[in-house]
This record gives sequence, structure tokens and C-alpha cells, in this order.
Amino acid sequence: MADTESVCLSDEQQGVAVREVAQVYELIKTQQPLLLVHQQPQQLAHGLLNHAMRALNVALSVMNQPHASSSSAAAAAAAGHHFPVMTMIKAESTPANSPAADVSDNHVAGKARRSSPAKRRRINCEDKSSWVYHTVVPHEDGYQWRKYGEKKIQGTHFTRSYFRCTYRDDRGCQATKQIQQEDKNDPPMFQVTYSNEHTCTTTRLINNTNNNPAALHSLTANPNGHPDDDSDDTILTKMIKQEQQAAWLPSPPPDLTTISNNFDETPGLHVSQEVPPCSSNSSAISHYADEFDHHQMGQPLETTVMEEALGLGADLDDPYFYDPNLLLIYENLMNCY
DNA sequence: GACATTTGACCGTG
DNA sequence: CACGGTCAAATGTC
Repeated sequence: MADTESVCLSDEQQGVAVREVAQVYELIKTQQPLLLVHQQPQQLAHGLLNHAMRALNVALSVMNQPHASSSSAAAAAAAGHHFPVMTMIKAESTPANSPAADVSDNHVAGKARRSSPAKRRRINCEDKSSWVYHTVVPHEDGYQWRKYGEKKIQGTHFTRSYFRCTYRDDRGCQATKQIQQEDKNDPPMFQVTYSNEHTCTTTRLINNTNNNPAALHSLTANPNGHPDDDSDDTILTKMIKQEQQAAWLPSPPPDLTTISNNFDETPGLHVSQEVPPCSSNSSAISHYADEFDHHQMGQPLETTVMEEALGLGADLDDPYFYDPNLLLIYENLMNCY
């Protein structure tokens, strides 16, 4: 990360970041043995990776916004929203951020289309269901999106991309999403605006990025054509690739709240039902599961854990620690100590 | 060939 | 009239 040394966090932010990373460390550490005996190790691995990515998002988001209080993330948690986003800036609709997601018009071929103009761009009247987030991984939300437009917005350096639920036509899902890159940091921060709740509740199994590589590329390849921008893709591209690898999204939305809740509350782990030790018959699995539960319930994240998490050396051989984002975030943390 | 993205045009709102 | 959201033909990818 280019700004590694320039990142300077407040104590509170630092604590948030450390806590998140430490949680991931603990989770991976405790669950790793399960992979050896789990009947579906790949599934478990995906779950772990998802946890890791989310927590890292939290930490990275905090680091990328030194001015932002962690309370905003806590607000997101309190709001119980469904997105793997780390900083919710607003929980209200604003004219600039709310897509007019009325897609119920009849489709008319050719130039005769748009025969029901009154249905477009209804922003202020009744669309109250929009949420604005800032995140470094705008695509990781577990839903499948289809890009339907891209626009250069005045006053911004990057284009805004418009997505709607892939199942809009099939299931009438009205959910839409806008992604606006905000800066050229490494990784860059994105503003993501969601509008309308998903009604296609069965679609949350596959990460959209898995199916929409071109959409990802369109966001990372600097559609504005700024000559300097090409070099900015590396980190985000890596992260996106990892998102693609971890495409399996095992949990319902509330698990995100679980992670975010730790901002303000107990340092204890609530990591969850999302990566269950599995309901298999194996006694070995049960054994590990019991150990896991006991570990999770009883152990707050104390200094020793953080130090261990920051120690790096101990578990670098852990296959999950190949993640460059882990290294990045560790480097950030180490530089702050 | 099916499906997704790109892109320029269309159109409502302020 | 400028801006921003959406449409749909063209294009790309598998």
C-alpha cells in the first residue's frame, strides 16, 4: 500500500482495526484444524475467507478514512444492514445518491420506448430505502448484479456504475446499486449506494463478481482513461480476484452485523453460526467444534492475542496467510506501533 | 447462441 | 438547460 507510512490512526480507530484483524486471526487459527477433518473443507475454507475479507474490509476502511469515526461503522452495524461494507455514511435517501430504480415500465422496442416517462427518476417522493456506504470492496455483498449503465458524474474523477439485481426480470427484484470510485488510493475507496431491498431472497449464494468479471474490470480499468490510473489497479484487482475465489457466501446478512457490532461492544468473538463446525457425524469434528465453541465463548481478545496476531511470524505458513491484504493490514498496524 | 457489458441516446427533474 | 438515471442496440465473452 502506497500510504502505508502515512496512515495515522487515532487510538479508537487503531483499536477497531486491531480488533478486526485479531478476530480474523483467531477465527482462522481455531478453525484451521477443522479443514483437515471437515467433509466439505472447501466450503469451510470459503467461509473462513469470507470472514477474513470482511474483517479486513473493516480494518482497511478505517485506515483509509482517518477522519471517520468508528461510530459510523457501528451505526451501520446498529442499522443491521445487509452489506459487507464497513462504513455507512448515510442511512437515508438523498437526491444525489438515490437511483430512481423504477424498472417496472413495459419494455418497448426501438425508439418508441420510454412511453411512460413519469415513472423515471422518482427520487425524492417515496424512495426512502437507500443506503450509502464506503468500502474498498464494493462488489462483495453476496448478490448478483447486472450492470446497466455507467456515467461520468460532474465533480468526480471517476465514473459511476449502475447495477440492478440480475433477477429483476425473473423475480421482479427492484434492488439497485451504484458504485462510485472516490479516490486513487491503494486500494481505492468506493461509495456504494444501495436502493430498494432485494426481493429475490434466494439469490444470495453467489458473489456477483464471480459472474461479472467484465463489470469488475470496468470499474478497475479506469473508464475515464486517465493515464495515471492504470497503475492503481493492482491491489484492488488482487482483492477482487480473491473475492472471486471466495465466491461462496454462506451466510445471511446479519453476520455482517455481527462483525461490526464488535466496534462498540464486547471484544469477544461472535463469529458465528456462519461457519458452523458442521452437523456431520464425525466425532473428531464434534471435538473440534466443541473446542471452537469453547474458545469463542470464553476468550476475549486481549493484548496477548493482538500481539500474537501482529506477530506475523508464527502462522505465516498458514495457507490463509498468503492473502496480500493481510500483509498489508499487518504492515499498517505495525507501522502504527 | 446465450448472456453480460458497453455506450450513446433518451428523458425527467430541478 | 444541465445533470443524472435508465434504456437498448451494439459488442464482447464463453
